[in-house]
Amino acid sequence: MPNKPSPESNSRTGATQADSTSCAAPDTTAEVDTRYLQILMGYNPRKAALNILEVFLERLAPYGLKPVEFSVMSTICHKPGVNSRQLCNAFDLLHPNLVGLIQSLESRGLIERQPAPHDVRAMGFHATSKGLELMIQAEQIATELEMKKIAQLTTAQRKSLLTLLQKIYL
Amino acid sequence: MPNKPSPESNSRTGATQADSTSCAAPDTTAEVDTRYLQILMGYNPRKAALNILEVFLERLAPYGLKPVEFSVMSTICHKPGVNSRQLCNAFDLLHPNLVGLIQSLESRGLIERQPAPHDVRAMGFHATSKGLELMIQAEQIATELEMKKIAQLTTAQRKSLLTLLQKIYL
DNA sequence: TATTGTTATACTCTATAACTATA
DNA sequence: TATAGTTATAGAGTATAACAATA
Repeated sequence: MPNKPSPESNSRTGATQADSTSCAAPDTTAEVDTRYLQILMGYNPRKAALNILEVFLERLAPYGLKPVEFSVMSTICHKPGVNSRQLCNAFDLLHPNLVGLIQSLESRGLIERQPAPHDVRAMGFHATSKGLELMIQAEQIATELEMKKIAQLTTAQRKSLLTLLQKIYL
Repeated sequence: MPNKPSPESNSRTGATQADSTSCAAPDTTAEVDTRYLQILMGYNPRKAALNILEVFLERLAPYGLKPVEFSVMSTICHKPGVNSRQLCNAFDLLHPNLVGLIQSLESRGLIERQPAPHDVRAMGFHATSKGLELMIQAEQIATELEMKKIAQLTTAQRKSLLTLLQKIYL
């Protein structure tokens, strides 16, 4: 439950007059205490994701791969022939927004589109050799930086974290 | 050059090469196996955050509060007199983007701006009684839905999850 | 000179409607 | 009728530059 930042505040939801006890001149340079928000599960995964994606973005910028592009490219490499609907389902994308992404990857020579054997409408995506080479490096970078990021965690803690997170959204 | 992205191309990153072994007619209706991405820490917090924020958004829509607005309102309630710089630091917002948010909350009668006692430039934000009443309900809703979301976790697991997440981004 | 708040603006991301061609 | 892909477009969210008033 949302609770109070200060010991003597009132009983309900923590929407209270806090911090007005000590000083006549409040320290406006101080960081805000957001502890009462840190108990919220939604707040923490978001902060963790933002923190990691920030590093991800700058480390993979030389490869011209944004996070979603990385995920899509990785999937195409690991599952040749995958189509757009599958990619949209896997990564919570909308079809119209995937189009430009695919066209971009194709124009960069990283993937090719081949009509599916059993359905002329569907196009299967395949990585080119250039795309594969890029992803081999990119996946290594991604793994390294995540390793570094979670270096403070033991193997057991890391496994535990993943298990707990997946319990929430699976 | 039209390449079969070869199964043996990637040995790293836990890339489990599945699926390309069995069928001549690939099942295009099947969900894509993204297990190889699930070892990445950045992927999981993002999915968890998206999943929780989705429910958050629809449950708090009747109160007209988006996730960031909720966080800002909550902070203003818990720390009366907080200024814009503190809010920006706390929630990774940029000043120009906070302006419209604050103006919106003010025009809805949820907060008031009062000049800070020791600095005429700075404006301290204070919740109105209407704003406080709204947040008492909103925080309760938020807590309930998060409780429901993590009901599968024991208290110990929940505490563990938060500790591990905060180790990553703190 | 540095800081607080603000406007204007642009760019990215996400969302909806509608069209085509195939099944 | 339903599905795969596409286009156009609108709306959030996020980013930088520049300015005024004050410290």
